[in-house]
Amino acid sequence: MSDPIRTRSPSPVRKVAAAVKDSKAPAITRAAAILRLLGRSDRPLGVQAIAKELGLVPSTCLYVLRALAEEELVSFDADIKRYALEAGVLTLARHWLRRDPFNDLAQPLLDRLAQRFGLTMLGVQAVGLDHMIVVAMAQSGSGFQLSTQVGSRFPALISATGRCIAAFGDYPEAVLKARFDQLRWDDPPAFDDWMAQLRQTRAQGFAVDEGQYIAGVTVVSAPVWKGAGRPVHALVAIGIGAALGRELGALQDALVEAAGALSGQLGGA
Amino acid sequence: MSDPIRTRSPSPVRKVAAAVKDSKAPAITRAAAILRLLGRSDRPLGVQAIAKELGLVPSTCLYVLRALAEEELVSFDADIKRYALEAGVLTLARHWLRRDPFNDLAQPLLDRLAQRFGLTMLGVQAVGLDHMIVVAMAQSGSGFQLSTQVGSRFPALISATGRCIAAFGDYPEAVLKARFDQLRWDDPPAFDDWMAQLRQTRAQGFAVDEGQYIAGVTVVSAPVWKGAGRPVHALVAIGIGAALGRELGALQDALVEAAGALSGQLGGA
DNA sequence: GAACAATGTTCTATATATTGAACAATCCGC
DNA sequence: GCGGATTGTTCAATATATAGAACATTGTTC
Repeated sequence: MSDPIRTRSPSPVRKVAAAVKDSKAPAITRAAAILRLLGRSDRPLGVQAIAKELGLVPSTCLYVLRALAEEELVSFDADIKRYALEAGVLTLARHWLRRDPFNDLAQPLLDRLAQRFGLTMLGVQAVGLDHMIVVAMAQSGSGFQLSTQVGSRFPALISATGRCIAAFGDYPEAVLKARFDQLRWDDPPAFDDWMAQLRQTRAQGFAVDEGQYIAGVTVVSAPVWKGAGRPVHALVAIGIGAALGRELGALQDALVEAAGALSGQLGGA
Repeated sequence: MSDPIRTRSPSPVRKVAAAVKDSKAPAITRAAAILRLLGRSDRPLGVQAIAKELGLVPSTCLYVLRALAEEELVSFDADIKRYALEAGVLTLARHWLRRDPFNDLAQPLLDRLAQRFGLTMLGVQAVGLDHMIVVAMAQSGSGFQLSTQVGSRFPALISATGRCIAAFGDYPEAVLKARFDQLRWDDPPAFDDWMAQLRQTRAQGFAVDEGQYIAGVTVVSAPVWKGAGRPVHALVAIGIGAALGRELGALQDALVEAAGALSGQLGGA
């Protein structure tokens, strides 16, 4: 639960009720909520505990759990009557990873850059305007490291990568503003300043966040195109600002070059 | 789709109908089938294609897909009206990995052994008597490698690891026989011989498969206990039989020692 | 570019998943 | 080890998710 780099804290989960309300397949909404709850929990949970936490009817909750167990997405310890995530979710993840060439192609580039600059590198994918997800990671292995894990989620518009997503996504300003207002930064930029930074990002082809998202941490991000339209991926470098110092320029160049090469391989712009 | 080490071929998917029939939450069964189908496919699929393949009603299929998309488990390309797996499955997988200390603790051991013997090492978890799933992997990085991927599934009783699961699981012989008969080996052992091998496995604390599952490939497997009862995990070494040669003895010792150490850390027997 | 075929989507009646209460099995403090 | 409380499970009535047909949209052929 505690990434050294923080993810968004999961909001109170009674929103499940709302989501269930007007879905044509509410069982799936419930199932997803249960899977996420079990993922969040560090111990297996009983039916009542799950039902209470999510505001579900216990019997319904039981039926959903049984169906999930049948599908090997949830494990059931009959002795103790507790449910937990099952390894089946790993199998889905593996298939997802293989389906997108970005994941395979980005890895060697990330490794090389992490090595050369001695910092943490990420491959990131945007999921609409809601989130971005870390899909690949490389670390230099020497010295202190900022770390995240593959699968971690962040708000889509945060930090340097958020600027890339916003800058190259061609979204209406009102839409951006709505999301922007929900972001939490250590040192939040004003919206107008941020909009100016988007213009700059468009001009220079990459974005930098120097301590705004997390104090003392510098993030550089360059978009990767897979086809026409908005970019869905980005290569990201994360380092201690002070330690980066005069290497920042070289890092930016290397990152942009890598992102460009990757875009080429993926058939992007 | 093509692991160098083969996984079980997905059986014709009209069995979904049967599974849906007597479930109290059929939407979930359908959803899981859809996720797996999308995972198997290397291109995004349309509603009709999915419905036809799984024997679902198109409209129902659409509702399920929308619900899954809402949960960010499935992506929807509005331009082309095609669905695919979404990165959300990665997030679930990450949570699963963090929940089980085996995954973190096994990695360094696997790395060390892979390095020392120059072969591929796996950490494996059994899911009942149906499957085992690869949850960790290490490769030496030098020379030819047999490779699988984290998340790959195998029949629970196959090869050396299957012998461990059977030997230490204390299952009725009839149950074992039923599963055993469904296995596919390159050089299938007779059931009686296999039962004898289980006794030997129990006696020596590890199992070996020399070319029976896959011709020319030697697999060594040692069980890892997390608590009392049957072991759920195993450490596995995979190498070309001919190349292994006289090192086999040393490998067995090292593997058993590592598995024992790991069991100790996990509070197992 | 019109006609056709195929695919995606909405709509409504009905089979059924969900609910909430009743029942059974555990757990827990004394 | 006993009673009370909590948790897990079954069951029958009904709110509703689903099936199948109708409608809309998209792609394809001539």
